[in-house]
Amino acid sequence: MAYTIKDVARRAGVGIATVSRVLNDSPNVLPATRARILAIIDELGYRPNQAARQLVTARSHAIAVVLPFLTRPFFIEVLRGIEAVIAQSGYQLIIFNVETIEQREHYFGTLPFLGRTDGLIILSLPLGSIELQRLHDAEMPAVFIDTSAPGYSSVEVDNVAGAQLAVEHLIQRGHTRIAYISGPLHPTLGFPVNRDRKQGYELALLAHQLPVRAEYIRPGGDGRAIGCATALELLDLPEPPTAIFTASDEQAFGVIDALTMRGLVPGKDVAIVGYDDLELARYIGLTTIRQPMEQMGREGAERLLDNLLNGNIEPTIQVIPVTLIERATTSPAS
Amino acid sequence: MAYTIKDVARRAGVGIATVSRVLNDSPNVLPATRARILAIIDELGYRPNQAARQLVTARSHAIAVVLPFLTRPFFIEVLRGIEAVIAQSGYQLIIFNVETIEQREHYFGTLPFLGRTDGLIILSLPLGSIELQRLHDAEMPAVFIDTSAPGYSSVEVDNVAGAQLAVEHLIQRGHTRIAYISGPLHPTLGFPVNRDRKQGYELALLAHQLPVRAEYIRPGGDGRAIGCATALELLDLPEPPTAIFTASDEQAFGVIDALTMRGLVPGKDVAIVGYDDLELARYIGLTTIRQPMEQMGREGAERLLDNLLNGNIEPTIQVIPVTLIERATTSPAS
DNA sequence: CTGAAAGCGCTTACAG
DNA sequence: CTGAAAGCGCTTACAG
Repeated sequence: MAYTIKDVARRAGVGIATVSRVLNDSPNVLPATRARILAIIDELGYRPNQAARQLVTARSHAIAVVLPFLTRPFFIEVLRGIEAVIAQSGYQLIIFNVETIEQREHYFGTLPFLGRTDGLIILSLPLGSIELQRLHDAEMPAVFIDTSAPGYSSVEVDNVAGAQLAVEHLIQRGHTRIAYISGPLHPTLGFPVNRDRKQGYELALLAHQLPVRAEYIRPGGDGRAIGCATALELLDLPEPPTAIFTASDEQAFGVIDALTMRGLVPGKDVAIVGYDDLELARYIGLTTIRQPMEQMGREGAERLLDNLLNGNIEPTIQVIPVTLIERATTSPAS
Repeated sequence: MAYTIKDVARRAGVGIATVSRVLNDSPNVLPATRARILAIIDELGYRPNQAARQLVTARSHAIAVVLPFLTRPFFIEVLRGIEAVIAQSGYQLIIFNVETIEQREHYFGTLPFLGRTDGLIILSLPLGSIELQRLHDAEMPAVFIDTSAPGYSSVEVDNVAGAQLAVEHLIQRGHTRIAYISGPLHPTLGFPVNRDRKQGYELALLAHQLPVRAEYIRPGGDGRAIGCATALELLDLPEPPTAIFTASDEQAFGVIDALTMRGLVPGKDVAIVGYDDLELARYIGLTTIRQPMEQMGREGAERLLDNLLNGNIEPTIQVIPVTLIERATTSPAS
């Protein structure tokens, strides 16, 4: 049986209120009293019961993060940024991983973090208006990362501009037949970024009077294998593209696999631009759009803490710039 | 202001005890009463205060997992297995990421999960005897994955046997000059698996009357870049090895980088065996020892739930077998 | 089957 | 600077 505040008070010969004051760093305690109480706390190894504290303060000192596909590098990198900031703040981080539509519905339908966490970070997942209303009614501070919602702070990158950057780069390399392999566009588990990137792709083409060809736009799925399969389809087209822009590095790796299978050389026969700048992209020599993933996580977590700690509830929309990283898959020489 | 059990009781014209019984699925409630109360709970959107529940039941329905290096694929894969099982059980998962020795000391020194979680999963990190005693005194159910501790259940793979498997395979391919690139052997942040794998490496050599050469054993660090640098050192030896066994796939990828830099062909000029079987290993054609990472996470989580839900406190030591996956980096033809 | 009451372990005015 | 008391919102014997 663990010790309670009463045990400490009794041994120190004081009331529990005084022990509580010491616990909470209240200044109104005589140094001598404080020292005596601290000594007893230490001797007993006393720890305040968190549930009791939570009950009376109505604070859990925990933050929930809802994120999809825990194992995908992009989400993990963002999570790492979140974790670093949250851990340092003394808050604890509860994770809710979404891998299926059912889980998604469950989490946003029942809001299981309500009453267990002080705040919420939602990563990449878009909320429907009913879900958003429910979240709003629950009065839980929340921040969105890599997605956004009216009335809430968000941290995003400019995906339209990122895609434009990628496609402009290919156009400058002389390409006119440029394909786009998108991520999944599922209405609830699909991520809004894919729509924005498609828009950027189209805008760049239009800006250079290049046609937007339906057969060059492929709504693939996430992952390397699907990127490979989709690229093979594109290569089998009567008039195959000479450049492929993908919505993720993982898909781009798959495109490279496909080229290799066909005996084609990436960057020479077909140019490729990815999106994310995963660690592997550097090794493989993939030209890509770099998103500051860990930074996105950090900024989002800081926004939430700013709300929780400083009462700063004004929603802010932060857009972090992306950068084009040129590598071998769009090498000009070849 | 959120509703409380009193609000529900008042509107239903019952006592709060009856509402509590409905909340906790107690059978001793008249169906009609139950229906009326449920209707009001639904109408109000009432949710029981978790802190109050925790206080009186002394259960948090949360589990903490302490893991190192949140972004490394091995730990993420195990975490995913843990998360899947925990989420399904209705428990919440709190993560403590350890990236520095200071964080490690902090977590195992102050045990911040005490009183906030019902159980603990420790991944890959070895505990010192003082830390272990402290954990034991705290009476917190715990399970160790990819590491172990006396008095606690653990889920591990047989790392000695795994390394033997790898080295035997190289010996059968005719190699006699076989190097081993280990993971870091830091006493607290180093992982015990590296020691076991080194032992397996040595046992396999000895079993075939091959010498254990000190210059062939390299205590590298984790990660691809270090694997590459270490491999370059080995290749520069007066009598370089013809085969390299690494303690992780990531290091093996670095070895491949090194060979490529020297114009050598993996599997032809120098054979390589990794450890982990990451997704990328298949694409790169790396022969490796497969560890069932997600399964390890699942089994560990199930062990903990078995303790929490069924009161099964008998420590069990589970050793999951590993398998050799043959690929191009030890291809016999070349 | 149901309710009044005690109690979980804290924090926080209130009084001194 | 300190203590007694109220109260946070539940669960759980106890009595009926």
